Amino acid sequence: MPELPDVENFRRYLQSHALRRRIIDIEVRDDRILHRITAAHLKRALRGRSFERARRHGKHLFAALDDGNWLTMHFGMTGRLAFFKRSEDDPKLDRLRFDFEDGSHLAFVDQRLLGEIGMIEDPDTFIAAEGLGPDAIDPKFGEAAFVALMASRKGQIKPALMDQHLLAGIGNIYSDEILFQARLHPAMPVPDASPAQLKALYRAIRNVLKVAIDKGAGSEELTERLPPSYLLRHREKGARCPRCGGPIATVKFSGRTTYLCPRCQPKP
DNA sequence: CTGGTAACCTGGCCGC
DNA sequence: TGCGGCCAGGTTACCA
Repeated sequence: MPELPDVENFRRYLQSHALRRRIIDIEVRDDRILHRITAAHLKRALRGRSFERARRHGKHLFAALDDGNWLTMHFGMTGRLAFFKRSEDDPKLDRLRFDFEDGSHLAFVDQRLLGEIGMIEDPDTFIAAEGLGPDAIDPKFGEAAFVALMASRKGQIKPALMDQHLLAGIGNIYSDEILFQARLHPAMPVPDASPAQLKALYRAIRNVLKVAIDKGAGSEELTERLPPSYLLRHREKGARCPRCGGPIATVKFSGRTTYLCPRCQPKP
């Protein structure tokens, strides 16, 4: 689930539920979720602290503590946050839980354990060290910057969109939606895209990600809230294209299932 | 540089 | 009811 829109909504969720509550304990229920930190170190760093604000870059979420350090979260394929007050509401696949002084809790839920939690001193340093590209909806990342970024790319368009080192935040699901909206075939070589197609692609990136955030990405109800014109609502076997009514095709693309409309997104 | 593949993991779902 | 097989929204090391 967690691509940029989902993580943005997790950020807002953390921001509205978990700020300025004093952390009294941390329960690490599976330490495979920890990244370059031990449970003991994490507890020492967090006990008595509180979250002050949250920011996001691509698929990474950063929570600032009141001592200036930051918690990093990456959600892998199945991660999410759950805030709750009654212990019986603790989700089944809770892997790590923050317990607040007022009796409420925030859980990091992650079925497949591909998510990661760590501690850093500064998000900008972390982003640079990881070599992440610009955030896909950063207001400062304009159309000209996008065109310049793609000018250096020789390969196919879908792997380019999903390359976090080029552009941060887009994964398998949203790259399909973006390419469908921009009417581009995922295997189109980037250098073959016309200036108009690149403009359309840039607009589709912004628009799709923002609509997904607005409609509640990260929650169960997202799909039904999206416009009927979205491919995401038809991401299943035997579906028809919402534009032309033709059959939706699936292709394996670098090991991942890709959905597309062969009529609306013709092979270049 | 690009892209395919396997590996890391668990669990839900489908079909027999 | 049980069980095998398949699939899943990410990342990365390694190999053509």
